Amino acid sequence: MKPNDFVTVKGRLKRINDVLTLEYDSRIENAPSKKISEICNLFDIDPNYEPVSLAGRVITIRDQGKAVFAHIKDAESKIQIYVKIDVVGEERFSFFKDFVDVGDILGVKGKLFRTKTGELTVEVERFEILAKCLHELPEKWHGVKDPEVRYRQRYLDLIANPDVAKIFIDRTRIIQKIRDYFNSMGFIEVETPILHQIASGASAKPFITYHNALDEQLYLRIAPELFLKKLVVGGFNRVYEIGKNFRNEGIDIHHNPEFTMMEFYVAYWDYNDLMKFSEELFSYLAKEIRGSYKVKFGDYEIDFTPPFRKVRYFDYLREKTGKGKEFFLDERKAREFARELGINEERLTHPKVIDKIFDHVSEGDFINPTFVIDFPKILSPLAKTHREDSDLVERFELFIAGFEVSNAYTELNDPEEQNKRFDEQLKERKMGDEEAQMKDDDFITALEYGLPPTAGQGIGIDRLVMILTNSHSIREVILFPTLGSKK
RNA sequence: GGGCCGUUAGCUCAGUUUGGUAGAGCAGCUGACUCUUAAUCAGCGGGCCGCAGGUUCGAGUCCUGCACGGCCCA
Repeated sequence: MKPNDFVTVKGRLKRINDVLTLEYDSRIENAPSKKISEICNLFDIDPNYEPVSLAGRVITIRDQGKAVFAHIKDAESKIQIYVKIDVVGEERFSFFKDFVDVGDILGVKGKLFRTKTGELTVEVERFEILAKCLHELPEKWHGVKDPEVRYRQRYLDLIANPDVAKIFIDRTRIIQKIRDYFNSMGFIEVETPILHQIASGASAKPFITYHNALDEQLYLRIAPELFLKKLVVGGFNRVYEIGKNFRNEGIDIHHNPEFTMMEFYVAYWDYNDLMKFSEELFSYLAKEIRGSYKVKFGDYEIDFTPPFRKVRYFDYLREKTGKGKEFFLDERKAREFARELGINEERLTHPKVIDKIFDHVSEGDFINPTFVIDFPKILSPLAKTHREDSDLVERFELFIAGFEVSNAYTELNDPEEQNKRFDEQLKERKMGDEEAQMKDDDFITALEYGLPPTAGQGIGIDRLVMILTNSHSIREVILFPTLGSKK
């Protein structure tokens, strides 16, 4: 708290201590039973609706002398209140003028009416200060814009910027609809460990932590994948999890160190089934949340009308570079080509070089939902070999608005081959790739018991919410994004 | 990791080019006003100019470093 804040705080506190003690401790006698938006709707149905009790934060006060107008708000809506001296009485009226500040949580009881300009208003009969605001609120017209304040004190952002509150309400709606969708299809929602002995299931650097009683180093999970596939082995043929993953990497508009991932697995499906399913799911969500298959995102209009565009990984590279699969699978040629593109490939492994080249040439493409399919096997240690080409796997990534939103494949369920793929990852690791996957023998054992043919998919929930709420940074859809500590 | 930009009143921002007493609007405080709604009118207060050094008679302004944040690149 800065010195000047303290003057305000002290001033308001003193007044409370001198006069307001009882009021501050009191409970509202008629607790608000409805949200402000619900009360507005009630009046439309029945203009003679009986006296209402409601509560909210005071955001404006317009003093008229012997009457005061104010607005109070909750997360979604606001309503005007009208406090008149000849309704509440002289004593309470002067109490209101003396002690109710912008920012306070106020409980009111009264009748609904419309002003001459038609605004729905509560004519206040009784009011109580339910909580005191000791600070001045951000400015009513511009709100709070400083991104640091908005993220560190998100409550101020939510109070001052209604559009922001809307994004987070939409986020909840999106996740709710996803759950409903999967539950109605017979999926089981599960929770698997976040503390992992082995960080696997994705190519990423883990956070390391320590368990004292076990005397053992643990990792925060980078993906729930291996645990979920163990559950399919156990007979949970349709299973999903929504939860946080943690990756010890940089922060930018598409990355937060902790982020929300959904993963789901379906026995007896392959990646073609997942593509069809994804088209249905994503177009459904666009329609439910934005009311149309066509969704505005910045300058783009993203068209979710199925079917989505499909591009094969190496076909796309050939189209963009004139070079084919054999060229890129030749490490020396791939590296040389990467250098020509200005990519610093020295510290990258061969698979990463190919990946970088793909990112480089696809920059700005894939605005409408696009499946990039049939990835190189060396980039995909957990995916099943492609049925027509042993250099590839049956995998797709779904790009929307130019960035990856989802990743999926037909699962590798051959324990022997999985074991080999892990060994190849270990080699990459030894060559300095900290993101190469760790070998998980328990997972191999699970595969030895028999994983049915299965397809699995991950959806980056934060990124999906970005697109469906027209938000252009992941921090705009995470309530408290990761920030450095304020010294 | 690299480059660029930002950090001034509770909030939103001027002021930095060209060094010379710190500015506005909103918010706050005092007063007036019984249909206002960015209410209006009259008056008043409010600043470690991100932090630490340096140059200078003198630094919000110029230089160096650091912190936090934003954008772009890797």
